Amino acid sequence: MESLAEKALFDTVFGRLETSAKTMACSQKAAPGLALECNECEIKGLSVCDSLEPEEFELLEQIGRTLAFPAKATLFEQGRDAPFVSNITSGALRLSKLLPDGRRQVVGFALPGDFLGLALDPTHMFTADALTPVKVCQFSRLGFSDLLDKKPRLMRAMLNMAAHELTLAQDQMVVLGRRTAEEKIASFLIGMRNRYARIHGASVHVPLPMTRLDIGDYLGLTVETVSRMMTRMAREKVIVIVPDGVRLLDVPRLEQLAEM
Amino acid sequence: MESLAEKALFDTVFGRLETSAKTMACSQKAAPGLALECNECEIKGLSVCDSLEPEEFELLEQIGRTLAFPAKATLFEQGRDAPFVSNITSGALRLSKLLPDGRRQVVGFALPGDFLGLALDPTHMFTADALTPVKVCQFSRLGFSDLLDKKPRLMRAMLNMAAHELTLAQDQMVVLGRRTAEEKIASFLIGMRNRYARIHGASVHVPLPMTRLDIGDYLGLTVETVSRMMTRMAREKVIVIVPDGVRLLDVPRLEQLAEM
DNA sequence: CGTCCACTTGACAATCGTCAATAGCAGTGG
DNA sequence: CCACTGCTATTGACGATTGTCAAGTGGACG
Repeated sequence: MESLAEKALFDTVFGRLETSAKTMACSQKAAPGLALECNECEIKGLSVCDSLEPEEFELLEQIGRTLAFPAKATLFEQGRDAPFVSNITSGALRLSKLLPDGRRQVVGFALPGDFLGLALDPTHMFTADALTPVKVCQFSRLGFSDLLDKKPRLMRAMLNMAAHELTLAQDQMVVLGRRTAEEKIASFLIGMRNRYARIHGASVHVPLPMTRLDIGDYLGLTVETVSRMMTRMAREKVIVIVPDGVRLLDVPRLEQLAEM
Repeated sequence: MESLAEKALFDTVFGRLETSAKTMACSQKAAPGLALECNECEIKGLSVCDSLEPEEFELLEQIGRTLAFPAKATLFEQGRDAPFVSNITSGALRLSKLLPDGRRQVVGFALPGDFLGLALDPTHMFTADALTPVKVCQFSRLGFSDLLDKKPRLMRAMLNMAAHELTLAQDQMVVLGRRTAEEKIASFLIGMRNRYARIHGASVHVPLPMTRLDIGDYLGLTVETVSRMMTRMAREKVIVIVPDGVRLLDVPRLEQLAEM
């Protein structure tokens, strides 16, 4: 916060939101928000915001702020009101749906550049938990929705991103419905590698910030099966299990197992 | 076709498309296209087009036409170019993805009001086959894409529909990943009932234009398991199997099995 | 009437889940 | 410093849901 005038503007935009947010899971453990600096953004080129001209960033900066969450924080919960939408700038999240009897399905892992709240739904359709410390760029849902109507290119970027997510979701249906445990693991590892490649560049080292249980709940398997398959792949020299991730030794073999 | 002038316009818009379409699966068995009459549309209120004012329909009419396909026709195939997007006005389609080894995943069934090509991808991500005779309202993809940029409300409708599809896809992930065979069947039947309710009004009679194999490929099950589960539900008086569908006897029981 | 295809049913097999025990590791506090 | 706790991961034994294979029925259609 650099001047009184700027602070006043900031409070005007966020005052009420901060207050109402106090009762919500999303702010339980969040560090206080800071004003945006889109020109310094770490994920320029990956996010929907990139569809705006640099001179339009101030529109975003007026309705957005950055927030930081520690690992294990819950950003929001399935079924709760969704006053905000968020753009992830760093860290990793688990997005999951819970059945009444406790069974869980992880519907995705969100990485930098991913957008939470594409649907602009007034309530959250899944729970979002931080797997690592996370930074997000957060906007009031209604403010962002208004901005979409003023900036068709931003709306187009949202449509493209929603369509891309839909395509990924349909690919994941194939994995869940028609692949064996071994193929599921392979396609998960290849998928994670490809996603990190967009962010950090290609590498055979794939960080896995989620637990085996999370992976199982993503692939429709149990922890034990995930563990057994990964151990087997390591025994067969297809991967090496390292702290916090894996190293891919035989990428062609994995791609063959995962192929669509 | 009502006048020479109109015919000339029609040919201008579709001449090249018809020609190039001759080599494509989508026109193999299609009846010749007719100009649109949006005001007579059977699915007004259900489709994205409804976001336009009636006086804007002529814009759609200029770039669209209606087409009819017989049952079992392939509208388009996974991997092929996608020169058109389509709005379904009647009938039912199976949308499926094929693995190299022949395993198949049905990613959805399309009903009147559904839009094919939400992603505006230049190639098709899945195959679409007619389960019944089908009528669609078809637009050139690029023409439709241009129209989106001119009509933000239409783009907003597309975004909403894409977001809704994404939510459904995530719900289906839960079904595929974390539900038993019996629960899968129940949630499929309840889902179909709800979708028909939007179109024809609520009813305990649920038409099933797809085969047991299609249902299995949608739910990640084999034909045999689908058949066994449906027979069992019929034996337990939860449903009655009738020609071309089922009648739901114990909806509360089904909803309990299907509950999210 | 015969063929084809969808559906059903049964017997058996296997993948994957369940249950249980143990190891490893990080954080906590005496 | 080390015991203690709790969580994650691994591994084994066993079991069950679901898949595989096979046979047979019935309806649609030529």
